[in-house]
Amino acid sequence: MTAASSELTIGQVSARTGLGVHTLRLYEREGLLAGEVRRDGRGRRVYSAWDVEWLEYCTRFRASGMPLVTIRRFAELVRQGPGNEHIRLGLLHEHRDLVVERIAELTTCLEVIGFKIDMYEKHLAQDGTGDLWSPP
Amino acid sequence: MTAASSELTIGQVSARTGLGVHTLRLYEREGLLAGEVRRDGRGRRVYSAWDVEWLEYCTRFRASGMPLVTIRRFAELVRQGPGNEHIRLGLLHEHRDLVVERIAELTTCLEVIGFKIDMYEKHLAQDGTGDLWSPP
DNA sequence: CTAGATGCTCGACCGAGGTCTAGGTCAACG
DNA sequence: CGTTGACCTAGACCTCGGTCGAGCATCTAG
Repeated sequence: MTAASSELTIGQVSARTGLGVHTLRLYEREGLLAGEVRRDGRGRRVYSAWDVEWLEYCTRFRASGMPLVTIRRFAELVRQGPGNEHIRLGLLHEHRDLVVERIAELTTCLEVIGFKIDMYEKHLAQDGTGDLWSPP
Repeated sequence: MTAASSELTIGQVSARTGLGVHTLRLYEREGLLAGEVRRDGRGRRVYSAWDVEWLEYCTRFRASGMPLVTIRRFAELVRQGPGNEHIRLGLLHEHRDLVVERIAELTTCLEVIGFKIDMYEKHLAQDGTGDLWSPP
């Protein structure tokens, strides 16, 4: 058992983030990582707890539909260090707006689907004729 | 001006659904259309109002993340005619559950993003040191 | 008659985001 | 000592859902 903290291999990070080593390397190649990933004597990646935290935010960004290229822009800003916080904030705001919009869209879809479900349920309940889909 | 109803060309359907003629042909090839698309004397597709309604549902399904292959399964059931309504209903239920789940996921992401936004806003407000991202 | 829309088929191409393979290095275990 | 397992790189490959282009037919307007 190695020191369970702060000096992680790619495998450990994969286990913690659920991201898969291939994906982690891809993310690094694509510039999504805000901190430089160090290497040990043998050229192996060494991740810090900070990297893992960052990656956890990344997965949230991904899960909410942020494309890799946007995460990269964000990562670049963070890498540049203090002074551009208002830009980062703007980026986050933009993304939040998109997510809100997306939720609204899904909610609308949900209503439409629910409407159709109701139709089918009524149809099946009274085993009669409803205004449901049938090939014309 | 042709009869503005029920006998539509692919261009008109494209305009009504916002789907693009290439996409409409793709959908047909992929078996997403529940009604057979007829052809006129010259081999041109003829869509009915029913087809358009179906396509409108399809765009809702797509917008809520249903993959083409699932829409195809649904379309096949509809094409088979009455008798399988419970299967269709099951399919709709399943999809609705997925959408609900997706909304929940997005909502969680929204909270995380909001949390980070708060951090940046506080940081920028007091122009001091916050617990925000900076390369370690 | 000719040009411009609009339609057709078939097949290539694209971007996003992974995912996998081949071939190699290294350290530890039995 | 050999093998196992984790890691490395470079690059191929895959799915999904479109999107586009070439080459052709047909209708309509000027």
